[in-house]
Amino acid sequence: MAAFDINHAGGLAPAVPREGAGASPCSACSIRNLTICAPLNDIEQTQMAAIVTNIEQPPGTPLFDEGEPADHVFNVTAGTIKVYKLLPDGRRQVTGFLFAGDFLGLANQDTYAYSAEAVTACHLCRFPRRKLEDLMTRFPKVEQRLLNIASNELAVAQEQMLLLGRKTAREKIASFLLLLAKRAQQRGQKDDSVSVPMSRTDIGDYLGLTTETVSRTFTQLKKANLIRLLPNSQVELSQRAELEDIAGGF
Amino acid sequence: MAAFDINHAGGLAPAVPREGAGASPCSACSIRNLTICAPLNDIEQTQMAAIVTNIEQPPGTPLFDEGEPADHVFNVTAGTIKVYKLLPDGRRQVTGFLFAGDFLGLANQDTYAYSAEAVTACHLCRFPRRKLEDLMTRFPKVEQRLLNIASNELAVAQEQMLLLGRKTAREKIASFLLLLAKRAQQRGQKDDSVSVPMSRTDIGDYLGLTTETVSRTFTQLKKANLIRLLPNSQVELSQRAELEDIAGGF
DNA sequence: GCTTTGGATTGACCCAGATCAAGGACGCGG
DNA sequence: CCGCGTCCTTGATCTGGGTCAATCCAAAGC
Repeated sequence: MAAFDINHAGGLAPAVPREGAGASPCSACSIRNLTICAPLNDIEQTQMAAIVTNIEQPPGTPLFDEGEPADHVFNVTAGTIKVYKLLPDGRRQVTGFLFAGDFLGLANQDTYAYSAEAVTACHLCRFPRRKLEDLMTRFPKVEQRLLNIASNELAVAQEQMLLLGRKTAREKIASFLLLLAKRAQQRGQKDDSVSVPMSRTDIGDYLGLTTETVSRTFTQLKKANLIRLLPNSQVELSQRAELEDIAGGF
Repeated sequence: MAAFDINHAGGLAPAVPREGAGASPCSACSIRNLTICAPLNDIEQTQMAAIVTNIEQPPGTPLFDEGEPADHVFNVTAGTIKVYKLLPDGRRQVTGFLFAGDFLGLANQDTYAYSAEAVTACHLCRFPRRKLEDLMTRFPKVEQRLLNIASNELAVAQEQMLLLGRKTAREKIASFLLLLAKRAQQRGQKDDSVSVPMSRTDIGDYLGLTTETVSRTFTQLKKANLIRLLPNSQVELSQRAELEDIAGGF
């Protein structure tokens, strides 16, 4: 098996051929309906394909850093990306994990407001920002789609603020696992067990906890028979309903 | 003086006449350049005005609740609004405070994802969502503007996650005061002192703290001569530079 | 004026989660 | 198969901010 196992996240076939800016791999894109390309017909799709570059991102490598000129936007086609912000002393807040279909790079200023890094090996479609903007004026559908994506992300962000500001460690972990499960389901993966490809540290930085607390809380949920830790970073949600209650703050 | 002192927030004249759906108070709108109307010319503005209703919102009254059908969107023209989410047991996260010029009500689902309530007496422009959507297809500029607003809010939300997940109480309060100052400045208000019209409880619910901690931290900053608490909910930021350092996590 | 009332402040104490410190368990390269 | 590095887990202890409980204070009403 290749060095980059993009199937790490649990059995989804590569959505896009791995090479270059070529003709139109987009026509074969299995997750098109999740991306910004969703509203385009085949002809329009071709124009979109003309400005896109397919890139590969090995695990642990940065995609861009906060403050860099925001020259590109991206669509994840496979793998897991984390985006985060840092304080000067190194404290870190992971503001999101992105999966196949997710869009990133939206910046209203001319620099990125956060850093992005591959968690697992990733494939992405890269669009030059300027060119995508041109294309958006020609296809308002795309702009509309982007507005939809943005307002969806806004709702997600607000949910995350509720989590960060008001939930306990136990509630945070339960919410996190259910979120992963929901996202995996959206991508059409089986939902008897969830892939958790990111480290305890990343999870802690996402939930406003330390690694130790994340680990302890996993153990605690395991002992309560609410989850099972399986090999290959898989977690089985044995008592989904009960987890939902915990996550919801009941 | 009238029962609703919309100048509570510090000396800004009412931006919009207080009555009904009338002809076009918009032409006199002093904060147009802050709103979604910014990109429109006078003729387009008139069409916008045709679908808008000016509403008044007394302090403490709800504008809408999470889960309600999202039939309207709003532009604040005067006063302070808070938006928040609740957990079943009553824990609350204020996800934002909105001021003159701010837009609210974006919902990608057909229901509001959060509740909104007036903190001070407020004036707002209310748009029927459906009609605004129609108008957006005719004026892509408005949709573009909305996308800008949304991506801006997204950046703000990420900053807030960093605050909630990783900052100390002291850093949170400093960040909060500076945010209020910055927002007031954007609206063209003097910045020697900031108006803090919301209660300690609201501030706590915004920053993921309790009232007591908010109060204690204010006292602490006061004793360190970084701020002064003035009458009428005004706070003077005596040592802005030092506050910036604290807020930034240095 | 005096009283009421709903924040705001302050104090005493407590606890969830952080910090500090070992181990343990893989997975990987040699 | 062994050794090494990285991540994960677990334990012991500490602490920032929460909780509980009085006041305090200022605006509003009588």
